[in-house]
Amino acid sequence: MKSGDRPARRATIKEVAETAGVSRSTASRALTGHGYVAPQVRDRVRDVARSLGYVPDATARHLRQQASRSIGVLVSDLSNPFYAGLAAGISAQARKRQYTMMLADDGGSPEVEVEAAEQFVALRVAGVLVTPVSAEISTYLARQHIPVVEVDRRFSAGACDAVLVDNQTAAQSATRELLDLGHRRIALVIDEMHWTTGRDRLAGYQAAFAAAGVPFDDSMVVSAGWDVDAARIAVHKLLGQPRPPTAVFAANNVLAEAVWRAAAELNFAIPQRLSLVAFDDVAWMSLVTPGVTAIAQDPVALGEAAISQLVERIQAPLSPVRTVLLSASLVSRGSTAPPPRGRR
Amino acid sequence: MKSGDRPARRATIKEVAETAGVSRSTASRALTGHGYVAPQVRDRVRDVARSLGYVPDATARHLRQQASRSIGVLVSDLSNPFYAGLAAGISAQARKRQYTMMLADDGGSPEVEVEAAEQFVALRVAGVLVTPVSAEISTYLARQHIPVVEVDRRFSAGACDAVLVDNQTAAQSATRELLDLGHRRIALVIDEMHWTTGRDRLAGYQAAFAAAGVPFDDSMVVSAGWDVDAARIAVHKLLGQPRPPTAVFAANNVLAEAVWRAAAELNFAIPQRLSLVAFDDVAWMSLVTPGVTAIAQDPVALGEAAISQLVERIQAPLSPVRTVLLSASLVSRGSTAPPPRGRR
DNA sequence: CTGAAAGCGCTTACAG
DNA sequence: CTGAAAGCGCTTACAG
Repeated sequence: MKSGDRPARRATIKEVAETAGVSRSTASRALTGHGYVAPQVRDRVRDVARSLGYVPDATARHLRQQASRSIGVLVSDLSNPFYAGLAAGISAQARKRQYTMMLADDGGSPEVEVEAAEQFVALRVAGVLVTPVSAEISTYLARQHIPVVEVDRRFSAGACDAVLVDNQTAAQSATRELLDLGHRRIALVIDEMHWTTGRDRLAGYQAAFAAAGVPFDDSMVVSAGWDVDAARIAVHKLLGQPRPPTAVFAANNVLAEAVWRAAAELNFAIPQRLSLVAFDDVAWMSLVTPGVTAIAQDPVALGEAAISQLVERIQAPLSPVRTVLLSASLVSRGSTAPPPRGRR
Repeated sequence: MKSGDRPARRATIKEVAETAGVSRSTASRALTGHGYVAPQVRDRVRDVARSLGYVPDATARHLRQQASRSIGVLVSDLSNPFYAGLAAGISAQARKRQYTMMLADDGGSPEVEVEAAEQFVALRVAGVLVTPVSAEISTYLARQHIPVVEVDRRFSAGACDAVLVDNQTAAQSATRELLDLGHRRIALVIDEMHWTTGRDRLAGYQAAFAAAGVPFDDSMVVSAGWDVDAARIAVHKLLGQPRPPTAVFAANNVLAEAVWRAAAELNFAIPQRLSLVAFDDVAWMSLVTPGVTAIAQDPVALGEAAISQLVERIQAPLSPVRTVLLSASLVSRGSTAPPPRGRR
């Protein structure tokens, strides 16, 4: 070994102890700060550790302590700014609380989701945050005694903690905005209606009609799936009808993009010929002209609340199950207007 | 314990072995598939494991084997679609290769970056992927004998692997596009010029002027930092000059957003009064009108190449250092036009 | 083909 | 105040 070379293997506490002339027990106490060590010994051990570039093996520590400082995070699509923002919020808060984040993107697949959860179990994470795409995930993790918090969507109501957005209230206020402008043919473009997000947004939409005493038309609800291009085609069909809607409520940012593109392609000027409100405010909505009126969810705050709930759960496994509901507010821009004359 | 309840603690290989009536050694061999086990014994052990919901502790396994199956990933800003796409690509490829991803967002801070790297070392990851914000990170990891690949930016040329975009060539072609249209007062709005990304994009911009035999004007290069709002103010100043540029080359997606907003605020119609080309194509650029002509980097492919390089490095620690250069192509949309008459 | 033993790198009661 | 010993959950030469 040339001088200046580092040893090929990483220093262990054994080497630190030997170099400092103490036992591993003492070295451990000096390094962790738990238990008694003579001050001079402590300093000596720490100096040696520093000079050897010693970094304690967290996995060995966790194995011994039977407790880990990492959490698993499972989202549906990192390329979607909503999930990316969520991950950003979680990451920042995890760091503040000294947790490490294991992240997996399941691409919306239940199979991949379960696979990733198994990896998290194998790595003995302290807890898991998941935007679930199936009910299995939470029951599986619960059976493995891993604390889990469902985020954004809820599959196992009452069985585990959840941090959600108040989808129904927000959707109702967005729909009311359009009703108040005089729209009657208001389409809801939505991905699906079985998950809590879809179900509650639909419920809010319907509640707004009921509250306004306006009957509503089933054919105005179109289930457009998850793919932008497939959704664009569905919107083409919707706008191509003999009596197309005068307004559209797009239930998420991907669907809003599909509506935006389809409207441009079919020359439906927004807002003159078509009003648009989106659920989930993302960057492009304030860059286009007119800006898109949207419900802002604050994914970063959602992520922070989720971590906070998970940490509480880790610390108090038996405390009552909790659901946290975050409100979302409507950001008005220029994409809505009264319906064109004679078209309401 | 009520019947149907699971034991509070998770099953270990010891319990699997005892229940199956074999030794831990045999149980291990049966479960991992390494070493000889009688077929019937193997099946029995596996059945028991399944029925106990046994999930081997990966941390204990790695401790014993002195090898891990997780990689650390360190990016600058998950809320930026470029880094989010990068993380998405890495995540997908990591899964395919049976690696788990530990992700940290350093928010562009060198201190946080080093902190996160220390956590990765403590968790004994098999390797690290980083979009570096300082030179320390790679040398630190190298000293700890952790394979590292610098992604997107390079700080330690030649000292560790890197997977980069050919910034200079792409920037040159973008600038040439504007020169060919007849622009002479072409501003470069850039974050900084010390990192490889900034330096190479500047070099490409200058090379285009040189190749066209057009002298270029230092005052057209504005260093606008990382913040959208600060950048917007810088662009306000740029466009407010007596002889403002007729075209802007924005060196990343955040700066392009700043230019877009500033142009709207100052009524610089794009492309009639101001042409715009962006480095880094993100979603909003194809949604606005006119669409923004941009250099498409494909962050997902970048992430995939990075993982692939890291895995090779893990498998062959001593093979020669490699730099992978990905090309990026210009996507023409509607944001460029010849300069206004008499304004070139 | 199987099992006893050692050991990965830690921490922590416990004895002195 | 310190150190020897045990043990977290695994895997793997090695002896039989």
